[in-house]
Amino acid sequence: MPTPTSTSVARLAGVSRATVSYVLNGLAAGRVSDATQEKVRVAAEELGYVPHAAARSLRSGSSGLVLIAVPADTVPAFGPLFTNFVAAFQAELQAYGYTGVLHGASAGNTPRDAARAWAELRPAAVIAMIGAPLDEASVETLKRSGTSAVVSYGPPPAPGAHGIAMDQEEVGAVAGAHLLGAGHRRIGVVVPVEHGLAMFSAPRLAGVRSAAAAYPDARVGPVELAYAEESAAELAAGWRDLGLDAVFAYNDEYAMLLMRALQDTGIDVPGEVAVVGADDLLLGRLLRPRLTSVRIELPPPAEVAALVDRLIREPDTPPTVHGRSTAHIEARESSGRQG
Amino acid sequence: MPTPTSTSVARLAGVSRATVSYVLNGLAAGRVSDATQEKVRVAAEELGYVPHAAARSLRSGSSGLVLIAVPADTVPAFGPLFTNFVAAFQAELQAYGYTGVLHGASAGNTPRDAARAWAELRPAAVIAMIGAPLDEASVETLKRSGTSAVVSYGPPPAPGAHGIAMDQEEVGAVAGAHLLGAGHRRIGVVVPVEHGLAMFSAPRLAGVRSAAAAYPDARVGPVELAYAEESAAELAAGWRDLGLDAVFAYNDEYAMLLMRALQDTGIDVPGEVAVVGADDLLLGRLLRPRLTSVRIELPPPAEVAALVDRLIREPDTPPTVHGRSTAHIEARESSGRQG
DNA sequence: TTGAAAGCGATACCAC
DNA sequence: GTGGTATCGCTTTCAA
Repeated sequence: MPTPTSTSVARLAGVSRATVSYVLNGLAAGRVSDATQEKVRVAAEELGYVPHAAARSLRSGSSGLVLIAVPADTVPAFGPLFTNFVAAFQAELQAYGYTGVLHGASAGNTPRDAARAWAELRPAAVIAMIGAPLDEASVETLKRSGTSAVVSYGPPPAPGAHGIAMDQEEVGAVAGAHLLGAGHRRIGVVVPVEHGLAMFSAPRLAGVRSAAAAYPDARVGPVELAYAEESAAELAAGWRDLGLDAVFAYNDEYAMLLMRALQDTGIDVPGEVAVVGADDLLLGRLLRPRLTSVRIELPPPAEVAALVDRLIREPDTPPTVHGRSTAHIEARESSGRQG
Repeated sequence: MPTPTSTSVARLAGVSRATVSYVLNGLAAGRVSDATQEKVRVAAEELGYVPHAAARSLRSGSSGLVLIAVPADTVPAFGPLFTNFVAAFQAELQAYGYTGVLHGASAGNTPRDAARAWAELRPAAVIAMIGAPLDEASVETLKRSGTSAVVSYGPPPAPGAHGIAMDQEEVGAVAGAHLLGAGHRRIGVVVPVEHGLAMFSAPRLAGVRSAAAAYPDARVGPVELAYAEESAAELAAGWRDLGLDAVFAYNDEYAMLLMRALQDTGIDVPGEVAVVGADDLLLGRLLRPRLTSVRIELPPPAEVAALVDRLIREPDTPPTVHGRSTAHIEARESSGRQG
């Protein structure tokens, strides 16, 4: 049995395709009699007719697709913050009548290839999540192929794209300010060796450095760590040689890993070294000492969806940065508030 | 400047649209002269031409789209196991020439609506991840609209769909067997109150029950818990009244939460109560006592992608269950192996 | 070696 | 109230 089309519905209902289109799109008021409308609906139902999105978008000139572009290989490292955002964002988009779809740009691909793949789908908008490959040429490709809104979620927006700042530097700055304010001067910043996280870790390190600029006697340096117990144990074993009195551990997971390894080596937290994570995970509060963490507040999905909708309808809005995330310290025991 | 089409490329190159199509699709060998080919390529490049996927799929009859359907509201609760799978799976699909795309079925939608939304895209295949709404009618809708392969990733496959078993019951059974084998007879099973997790938690509870069937003196009952410290504290406060000597805590995160609350209440783990989680997260090993966990082995992404490819090319393969996950206990200190 | 043209499915203007 | 038909962008057969 072939796939039902508007033609088969028309045939079964004994009307023309035009009539079918009017009825099924709710444009039949005053054009088509109630009886005919009913016939059409019954026929569509009976055949299990579902309109063909490709055909419609070909005709109408736009697809209603909003592509949420993510770098496939780093998604797992994003954690609940990211996943929650995406879930809510998709729901919001649907409310606006768009179809939100997650598209992973696979590792090996150049920004150029990725942009081409996205452009082929003629999306109304592309939201490049942080880490997704998006350069000036990509933006140009997308725009030329009719994408109304290109939004980069995370700094810095490529030339021509709108931006929603997710200020990783501020995360580092907040952590740094907290530690420096508590009197720490030799600060290590954990830099995960895991692929794809450099986009986050580099600005976070820079943020700590900028906070330290105000303290002439402060030293800030990177500390490599892999997300595995052995790596943490190794790092902890040589810890005292590093001469650090505080560490900003990239995020809560790395912080927990490191803190445990330090404790197992007999290094007191926070006595000998203060530890700060980021993301404010629930699990971090379960450790003893409780983990101090930088809580990151993202622009809410609803706001981003509204922005996207606006940009789609006003495609000529000049590219700017539209919102920004904020970061706050949640001071707990691991950074000195002795518990 | 309008979006470039194959017509504009043809015009610029001074050839026909047919020639453009041949050249750009690599079907020009022996049909089009090298000089002409070059002209076409240059023209396409200059205009920044990107083919229109909708038009192509309309003409060719199929879209190369593989829809990975997820229940938007529960994704956050899935954790790295799920996210890793999806990332790798998408990469695999791309290698086969498909475009893998994640589509969240928003909370309020009926299975019927969701299926319609998917069917409009005319995907070559739909992979319904566990928790995605997929019933017999949905499968029928998809099939009628030309989807070759409908695969349900998680039990039970809806009638008409292929299945890849992710046996949640076995997870419970393995946990149960471990605890029973260690002599525990009054076993609590944590059931998250969070929406959307019932799909997992119910069969896990059933699995523990079935393991307990072999022990006439064993008692198994559900214990409700929300993913928040207050909920855990509340549960811990009334814990002794429950008279349990072991608990299977749904997954590692809930296990960690509960274990901490129990310890804070002065209840010894594993002395007074044994705790078992699931998913074998790295973080679970950081607690003291180390968390015993059920490690779940999913069918590898490459295998699933190969299956999908086969089903797309042989659409008439009768629906069956194609692979299954396995579960193994990772016994650590929290369930009695005193550390 | 190249081009004309049919047709994929849906929409919406214009005529009846 | 209803239907004919041009059109969106692309592929592919057939003819030149």
